[in-house]
Amino acid sequence: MSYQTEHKSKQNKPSYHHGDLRSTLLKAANILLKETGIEGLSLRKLADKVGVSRTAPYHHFKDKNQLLCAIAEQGFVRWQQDAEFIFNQVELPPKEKYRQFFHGYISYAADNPELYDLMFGRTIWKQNSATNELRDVAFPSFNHQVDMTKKWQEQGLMPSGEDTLRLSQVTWGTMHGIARLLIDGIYADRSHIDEMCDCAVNLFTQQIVQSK
Amino acid sequence: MSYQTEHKSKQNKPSYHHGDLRSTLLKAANILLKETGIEGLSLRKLADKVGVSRTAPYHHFKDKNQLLCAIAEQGFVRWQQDAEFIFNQVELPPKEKYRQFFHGYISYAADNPELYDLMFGRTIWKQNSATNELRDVAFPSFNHQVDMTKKWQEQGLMPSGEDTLRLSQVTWGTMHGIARLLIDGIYADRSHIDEMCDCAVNLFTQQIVQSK
DNA sequence: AGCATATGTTGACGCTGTCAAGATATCAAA
DNA sequence: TTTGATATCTTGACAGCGTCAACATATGCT
Repeated sequence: MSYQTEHKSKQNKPSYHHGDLRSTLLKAANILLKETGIEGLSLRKLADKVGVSRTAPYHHFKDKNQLLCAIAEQGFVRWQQDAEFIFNQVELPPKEKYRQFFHGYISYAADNPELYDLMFGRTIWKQNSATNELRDVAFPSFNHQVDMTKKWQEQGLMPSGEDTLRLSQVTWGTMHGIARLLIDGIYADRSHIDEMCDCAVNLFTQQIVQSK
Repeated sequence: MSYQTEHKSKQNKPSYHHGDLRSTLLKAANILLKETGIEGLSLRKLADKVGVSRTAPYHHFKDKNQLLCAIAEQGFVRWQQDAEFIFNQVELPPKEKYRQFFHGYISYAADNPELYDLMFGRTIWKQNSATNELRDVAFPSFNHQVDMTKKWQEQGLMPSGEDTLRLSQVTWGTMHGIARLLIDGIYADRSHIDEMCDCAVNLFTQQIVQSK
């Protein structure tokens, strides 16, 4: 089974031009990414799956890097949606909300390991090769988390003595670290991960003191 | 300037056999790794630097993977030495010792980013391709950290309510996460990193309550 | 209708890891 | 000392990769 559309024109005749190659490539790339990982994702295999020649993708992505950035971009958008869904659960007590956020982050990474590697891995960031489009999605995502941390401090959930930015960085760093240990195959066991998350949440949050 | 030894025999005549190729390769690989990163380290370039043919390394390492594992192995040994030096500073109060351990871990990663990537990155672990020799060095390194965590709990430095193993995993996860954010180029600024470390140490440690 | 532009194709280049086959040195046993 | 096994090193070859140049074809505007 192949991902290739037969890209026919409206009259159902096979057409020289694909018509929707860019989004078709992105879709196929996501599948190929899941199947074979970042290392296994090659432009040539991708073009083959889609049914175009090796160099056709170059008319839609300047680079392999630009393709990767576009995939990562989608990853950030989807995670942002997940996160906002959690943040918007009004009825939840703060600690439980933070707990869900923490577990949600790790779950997103665990469910999309290769995508997570693309979003936060050295492939893109180490070489400073992130496109502007990607930066415009990635940075606000972290800023949002800083805002939430500030709120949690004000609510007394997190220690107000620590600098908000540093605290955000550390809590994010912890989530990132656990996520990486998981997706890089250093901790295979998912149940351990859940307990680790709970342990971390305990360490970062404190009992909320009720003023009488 | 090249790394190639002229590998002459004792009589100083150039010899067909190198005589010490394995360790020469490892030494050159470490340099090449620092210079060009994991992505830039190719067996062919390596052989070229050392002055042998492309396939000569295959008589000393079955695989590129086996070479990478051997490099990572050395990395673990060196880190283990650093860590034990910190642990053995008898006069230090517990919190300061933990602080030094935390900063030491991050410094090691920052000073040897490509080596750290090899030691804890997906290149080796994700594919389950670690050699037995590597495992025999890597696993005790973490176990040692668990022992130290247990001690810190008993000393009242860290919360004794948490399971020791989970606590070790979370604190390690945090260090690993911060290290990765640093070496993957997501946080470029080293000074931020230092403040993040202090913040994390504060979160993980508590005032030691003196019994009177 | 004609021309610019977008999109797709084939050919080629240098890089990579790795296998096979042959050359040469070393070392142990006869 | 000679012989034969074994370790080590060499060249040749292959497939896969990203990407550039040159060419082909379709689309869309004037």
